[in-house]
Amino acid sequence: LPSHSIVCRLLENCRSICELKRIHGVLMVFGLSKEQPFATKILSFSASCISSSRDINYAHKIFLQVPFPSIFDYNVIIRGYSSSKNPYKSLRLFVQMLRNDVVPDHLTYPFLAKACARLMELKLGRCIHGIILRKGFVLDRFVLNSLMHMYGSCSDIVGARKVFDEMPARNLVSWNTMVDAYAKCGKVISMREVFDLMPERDVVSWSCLIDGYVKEGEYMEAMEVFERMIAFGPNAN
RNA sequence: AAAUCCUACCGCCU
Repeated sequence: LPSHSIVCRLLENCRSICELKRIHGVLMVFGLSKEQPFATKILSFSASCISSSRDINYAHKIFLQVPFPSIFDYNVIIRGYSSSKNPYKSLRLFVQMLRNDVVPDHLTYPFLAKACARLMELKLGRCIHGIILRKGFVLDRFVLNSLMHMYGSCSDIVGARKVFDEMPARNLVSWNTMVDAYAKCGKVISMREVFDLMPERDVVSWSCLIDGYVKEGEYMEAMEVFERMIAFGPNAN
């Protein structure tokens, strides 16, 4: 029988899905594939290599083999689906998780918000927002940023701005997400107002701004901004 | 056994 530490080392040093499948196969032969921490390690590795819909299917199959999935296992698979072709599955897994009395954490919600954003499902997004309020995750910047992004992606600029205004503390991503939300809906005046108020900027801030102008056909403005960024650097003010 | 968190574009995969 392979020793615990050797299997762990194999899984930790695993570099490709192909290699993972071989180790998984060996573990199955020994009846160890559902044992912890192996099952979770296999799952998280498979989910970290997701680059096509084949990979997410494989990760999901592994998830189904995990006997009593923990919050970590759920987060890993929910995250995988949130950026997949079928983000709706994230939401289904979330419901399943609640039914199994696994309590979502501050990492679960950004994945759910992302799923709603990609689906452009404003109603579901608002529902997730409601749950976040009830569960008291309103102080988490990552959670709030992901909600703002969801509203922006669902073309609810008022909703996005409300989250932004009511946030207890904002970081660079909060500002960038707000600029991007205005850019997406073509409100270049408001976009610029927010951009000009930013306490700091990075290359993402500038590219959201430029993108907003380009989408509205304001090419001269886009070029000017681009040249300013090149001349002074994206972090300058 | 402590791994999984937010924004633009690009790239990778289909």
